[in-house]
Amino acid sequence: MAVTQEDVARRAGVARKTVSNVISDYPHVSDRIRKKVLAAIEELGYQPNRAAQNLRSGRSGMIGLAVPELDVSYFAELTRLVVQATERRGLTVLIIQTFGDLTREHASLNGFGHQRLIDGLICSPIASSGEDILNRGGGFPVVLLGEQVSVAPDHAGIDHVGIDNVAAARTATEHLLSLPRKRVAFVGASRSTDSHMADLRLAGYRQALAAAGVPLRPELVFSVNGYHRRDGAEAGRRILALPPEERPDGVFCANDLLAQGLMRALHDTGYRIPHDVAVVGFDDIDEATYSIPSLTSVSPDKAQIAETAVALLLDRVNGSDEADHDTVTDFSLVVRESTAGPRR
Amino acid sequence: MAVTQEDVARRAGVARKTVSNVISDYPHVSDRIRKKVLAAIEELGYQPNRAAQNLRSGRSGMIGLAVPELDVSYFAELTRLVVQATERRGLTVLIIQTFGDLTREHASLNGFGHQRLIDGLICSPIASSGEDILNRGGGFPVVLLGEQVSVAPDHAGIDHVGIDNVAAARTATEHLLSLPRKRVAFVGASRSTDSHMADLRLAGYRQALAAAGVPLRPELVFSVNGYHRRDGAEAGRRILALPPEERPDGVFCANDLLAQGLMRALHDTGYRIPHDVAVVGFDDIDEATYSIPSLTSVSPDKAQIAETAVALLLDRVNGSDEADHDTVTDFSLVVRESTAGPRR
DNA sequence: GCCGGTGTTTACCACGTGGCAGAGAAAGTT
DNA sequence: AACTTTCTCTGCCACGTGGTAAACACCGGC
Repeated sequence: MAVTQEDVARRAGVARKTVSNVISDYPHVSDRIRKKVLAAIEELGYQPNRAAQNLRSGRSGMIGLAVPELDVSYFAELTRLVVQATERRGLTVLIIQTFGDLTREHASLNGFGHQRLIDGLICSPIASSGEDILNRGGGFPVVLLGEQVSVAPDHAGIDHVGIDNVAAARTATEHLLSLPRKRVAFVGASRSTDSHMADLRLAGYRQALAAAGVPLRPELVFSVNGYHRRDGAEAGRRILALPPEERPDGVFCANDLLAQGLMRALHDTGYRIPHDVAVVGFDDIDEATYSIPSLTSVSPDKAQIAETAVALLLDRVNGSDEADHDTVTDFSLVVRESTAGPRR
Repeated sequence: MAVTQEDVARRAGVARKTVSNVISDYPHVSDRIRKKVLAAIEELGYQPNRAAQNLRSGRSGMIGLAVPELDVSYFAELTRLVVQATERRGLTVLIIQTFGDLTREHASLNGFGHQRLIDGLICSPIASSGEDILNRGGGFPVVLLGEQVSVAPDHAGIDHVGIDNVAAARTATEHLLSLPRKRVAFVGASRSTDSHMADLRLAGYRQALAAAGVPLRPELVFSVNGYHRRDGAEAGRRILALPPEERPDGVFCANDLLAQGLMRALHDTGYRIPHDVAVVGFDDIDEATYSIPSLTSVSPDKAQIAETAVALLLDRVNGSDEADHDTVTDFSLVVRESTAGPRR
């Protein structure tokens, strides 16, 4: 069934190893032999056995990409970019969804209980702590995406790529305050698992309030169970349960999906956006451009994140760079309809 | 560095093969030895080498899932379900994005130029023809998702899972006609690549018109370059370029993203949905529930599709089922705001 | 005490490939 | 002409595992 180098060698009338040499572009092979071997490969339709290559070489040619969920558009968009950056370098990406589950994150950090499945991992951690990541057992390099996880001072061989979440959240909140809006809420504090991402964005929100001399009102910080549209809608309903005079006139959401769900819930009760409530999201997913109203959002440079992460990881995989990198990527605030103009 | 069965065996004072037996739950192993071996595994942190297992067993434990693009929400949602269904059976999914590119689809059908990378493939083809799929060289079973690709009569060892696209499109169009709407357009005919999916949905649209005795107006069939929001928005602008009396009062879009882009473009010019134009989408992605207005959509039973596809594929991988299956899964029409009520 | 049976452990081999170094031939040097 | 160097090609080995079957130990029965 399967054609091996042995079969090709027989067909071409050479040694099996010569076939291997042709394939791996070993320089000292005569043109005559090379042609014969290539012809035999063509005729027989030989394809290398990845498992054997992998076993022999110790490389799988795959890197892992662990993201929480692909149906969170931000990660889908980022995944696409990471895959493209990796393929450009001739490798394959094994995409793993962790669903924010600690067990699954550990599994990915430990190589899924298998050696040599992946040569390296790009991981966007949710539940894992710094220690979890340091204690990884996979034996392969790791690049962390997104929020900076506090690991040991020397990072211990782990790279990081992501934007400055605190600064970005501060920028978003300052934008709401400048419209001006008086009662600016934060939606997306973490309720169940402790999400470092949420902590950082909440910190930026607080910094902006403090800088503007606005007292933090705990009743305007809304926790969520997750970061999907339904969780945003649920937060919206909690906002509407407040007495009218206590409701916010501006909301900064920890991600765009929350914002979309929130806008939908507010819309159901006749609230106008941005007229009654201005909304800012985070991630700048494609939907933010096209939703009604379109959504003002913090836009991380996803292409830069993907490209940097892949480059750093492969440098480590190839052993060409041992230093620890902590790359801070760019972001911008894209202003759209959801924050256009002052209140009333 | 890497701990092998050999190391475990030395530690436990047994033969290497005994370690292998313990791991593969060979029944005739004494408790005393089993405990010793398991203890040694624990102490040394042994992890099986996947490449070696793969090489020896001829199984990779991975199946491929080839979808056009993960940032098309329908595929992201479907991917999640396929991954969950596969993991429940103890296997891993290698997710591949083909971007509707023929070369990439061929690569996936042929196992990416490598043997034994995947044990089977679930493929959602866009560009591939029936022959392309029949001439696959991967040597592993394939399950096709989505539109029925016309392959040879006996299917030649290929399963298919998907809804009846024609019937679903007819249902959607009939819904628009029943509101009633007089000028019902179709958005999503394929412009560049020939998309079988688009052909089928267009066919359903035509059937519904014919059944209602409504003549097909070619100027109400809009082609697109792709199936993203931007393509829907572009179609919307072409609709707005028509003289007002020629514009449709109902639009059936080939997928939800087109519908979202279309609604956005119409909204920009002050069109009210469903007041002026009723819109129906296809896929029932999460966004359809939360958008403003929420979107009436054909809802394929994605969980059923994923579950069936994985079950069929693994039956073939395990050799337990050789018959060709063509499973037609359920769909429903979920009516929401975008088609609520008659015109004007 | 020998024997078949059952339970437990082990030795050997093969999966397909790449690294290494050696064999043989051709070319260049003294 | 003999010797070195360079170029081609080849054979051997190991990667870590699971399948097959042989070896060994123990047990009960005649």
